[in-house]
Amino acid sequence: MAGLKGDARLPRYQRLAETLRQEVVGRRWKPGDRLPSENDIAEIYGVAPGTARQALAQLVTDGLLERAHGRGTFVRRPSFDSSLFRFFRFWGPDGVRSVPESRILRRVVASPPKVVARALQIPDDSDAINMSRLRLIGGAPVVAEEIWLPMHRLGKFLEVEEQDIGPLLYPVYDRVCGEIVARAEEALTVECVAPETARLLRIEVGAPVIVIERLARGYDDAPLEWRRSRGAADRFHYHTEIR
Amino acid sequence: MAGLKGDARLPRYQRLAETLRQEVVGRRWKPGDRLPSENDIAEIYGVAPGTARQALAQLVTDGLLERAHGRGTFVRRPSFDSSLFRFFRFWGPDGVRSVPESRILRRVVASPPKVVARALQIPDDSDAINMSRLRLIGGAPVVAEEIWLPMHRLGKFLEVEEQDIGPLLYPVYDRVCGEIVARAEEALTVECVAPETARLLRIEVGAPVIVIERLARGYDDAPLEWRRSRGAADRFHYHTEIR
DNA sequence: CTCTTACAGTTCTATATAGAAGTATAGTTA
DNA sequence: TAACTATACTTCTATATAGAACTGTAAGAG
Repeated sequence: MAGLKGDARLPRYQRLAETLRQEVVGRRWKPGDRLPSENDIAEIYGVAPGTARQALAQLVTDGLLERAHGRGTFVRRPSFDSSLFRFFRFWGPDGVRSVPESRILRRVVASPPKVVARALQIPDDSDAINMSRLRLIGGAPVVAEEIWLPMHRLGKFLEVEEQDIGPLLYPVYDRVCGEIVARAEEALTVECVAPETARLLRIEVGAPVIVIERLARGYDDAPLEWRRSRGAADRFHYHTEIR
Repeated sequence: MAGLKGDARLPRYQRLAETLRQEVVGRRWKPGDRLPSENDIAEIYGVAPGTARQALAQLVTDGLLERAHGRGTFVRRPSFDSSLFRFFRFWGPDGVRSVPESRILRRVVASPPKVVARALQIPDDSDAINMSRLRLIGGAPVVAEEIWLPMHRLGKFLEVEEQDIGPLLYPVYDRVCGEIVARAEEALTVECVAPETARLLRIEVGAPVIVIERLARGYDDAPLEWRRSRGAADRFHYHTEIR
């Protein structure tokens, strides 16, 4: 029987949930893996089946796990890389939604600005990977991106050949560096576009653009990527429900 | 013992949740009211306590109810009227967050545009209440609003004296018309501001503005209010977390 | 009057158990 | 081979029960 982590004054189902979360953080269970059955978990950790169930339910609402009736409980595969769709109307020449292609304009090692270093929780004067990308649909530029990665966790990303980098970066981080992006925070603002970006996006200087600053984190909450994306405001739309 | 609503093939806890929801929709239980205890509910509706508990938990995650350890279960009092704060940085002259004041510019009965009629689910040529408002902080205009209300549910709103209308409209709808706004959908876009609105907001013509279109609904999902708010984009900020 | 204590009522935690319902696989039958 | 059947395994639903933890109120002590 395995032990439960966390403060012993907390409810058992919370301690069990925390224990299971650590298994995922520690990569003993990886995205897509199936966990033991709820009865097995109950026995392994020495709790009642109902308690195990309660812990699993919490991890499902937290977005860490997925359950399927009759099939099992699985570590959820995070897949929000193309979350640009939540903010922009993109359609290809054929009118179909498609992931924008990617053209890498620059990939170097440099010292990040203070805000970025702060966000990535690295010293102000330390090095980081800096990348500039253009996202296109049917050859037309739609979003310009500036990306910063911390060396100590994603340093190997430099060794990847450019043709091996697809439009989605997070699978590359996983494959090459073993780092999984589990969640992210995004902040939206509006700017009047600077000349340099205007040229990239082929819009008029001073036209409004949406700026999305995203900080991506791993299962352990450590910052993995800082990203700033800019896209023409006239393609912006966002829909939400409140209660 | 009361009966459970809904399809008999559905799980009991779902049917119980639906039954309880109807009690709220039918205004038998109003916001702030305390429900019977979970044991009482179990007995009243003829289910096991655990099943009642499961139904209540669902309604809590749906945002309909609130539970407090040792105190009871309550109908949640929806209060998102000043959700403008989710999108704009507002601060008073004193630097403190405050609900913007309201100046009503117009309140008439008119025939709404097609989009609005569609959203409110009323015939294209029918009448509705139309209102134009300016929201200010410390006397400075920050948001311009255009509002449409369906006559058949909020007609009495016309009879309210203007000085009795505060900056928050939803409490007035409740007090005067007995209609409670339970949830809303919001859509955000960006525009270059038209001359008329620019003058109201005291910004340059053509400056970018955020446009928020909100459709507010009651517990029964019926549309209660359509609202379009415009505010200067340089005060816009939005923060969200994804996983 | 003020503070403490006891108590009733509530939600929350935890256990134990049984069967329904869905899924995948191995085996059987046509 | 193709379709069906049996079976084992999974999650899901439902019940029953006991006590912990928390809240508000009433009774009692000083």
